[in-house]
Amino acid sequence: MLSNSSKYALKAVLYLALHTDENNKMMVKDISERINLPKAYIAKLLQELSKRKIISSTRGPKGGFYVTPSNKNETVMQIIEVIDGKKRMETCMLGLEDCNEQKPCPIHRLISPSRSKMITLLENKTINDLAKDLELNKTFLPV
Amino acid sequence: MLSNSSKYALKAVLYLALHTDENNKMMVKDISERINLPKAYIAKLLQELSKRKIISSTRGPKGGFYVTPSNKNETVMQIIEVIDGKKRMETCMLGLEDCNEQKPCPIHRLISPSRSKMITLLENKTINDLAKDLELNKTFLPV
DNA sequence: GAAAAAACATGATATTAATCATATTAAGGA
DNA sequence: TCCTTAATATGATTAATATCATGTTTTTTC
Ligand code: FES
Ligand code: FES
Repeated sequence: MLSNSSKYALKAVLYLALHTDENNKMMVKDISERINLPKAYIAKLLQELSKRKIISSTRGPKGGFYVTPSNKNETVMQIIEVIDGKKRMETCMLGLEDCNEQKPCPIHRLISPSRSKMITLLENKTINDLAKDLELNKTFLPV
Repeated sequence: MLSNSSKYALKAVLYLALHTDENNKMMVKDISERINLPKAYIAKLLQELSKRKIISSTRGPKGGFYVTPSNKNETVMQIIEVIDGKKRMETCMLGLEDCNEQKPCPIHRLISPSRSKMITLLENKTINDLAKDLELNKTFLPV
């Protein structure tokens, strides 16, 4: 469903949302240790997210990655799109060039409603929403 | 969502459902031409499906692949499972070892209902169901 | 029963995604 | 200003999928 990269990115961003802000930045080395994912890989992903303004970063001593309140308003789907590309979730399940009601493949009508629902939910869910659930121990971040 | 292999397999099986039976078998060469997918690749997939009794086949002259009425009762999910493996659809979207309500990841509760719905639909939809829609031109097989 | 036709089994190659490595640039402190 | 630190840019390697190729076995037909 999601690529490995998107999963990692999401985990990292959520971790940052819980443990960083403008005054408490975190180096990629520490992040990768805490969420138990390869450092170099995570580094590349965070750099991309930072370039696209999904998260924030500063270089040099006392630098690192962090998320601002504004960053927390980014949605889950934004992250997926940055990492996996726009149409990861919306392509035809059977490989049709374009997936729509006009010329539906045999399983389009079957799965389209639930898939659309899922997409909408991901588009409307912010990092902040998820972070709050984590803080309340309603959900758990995979380690 | 689905692997390329599953997509190909589904297309091939649906094509067979529409154009073959015990008395009208079809060689992999022809199938691959009609659905416009690589011959050797399709061959491997069909052989696997045949071994698992999702479709039928006989060797030698006048042989080929075909689907019986019984084969048509197989579900879409059966095909996905044979090709992509049991848990392709059910794994945690964030990579948690096991995906369940007991220890949900941050997006589990968000997407789980729609995903479950989708899985149920795929588990209950038979090849026959999809073939009928195709025959009535209600849906279209990607070429 | 021999020859041809087809699936079957198995392994090789190519492409893509995942992972790692390193030289470069910007920020901060002495 | 210079040194250190940490992100950035870029590219190399590895692993996983997708794709291709070929020899073997079964079935039909003559
Ligand atoms: S056309 Fe195939 S899923 Fe929409
Ligand atoms: S625990 Fe992550 S999707 Fe179910």
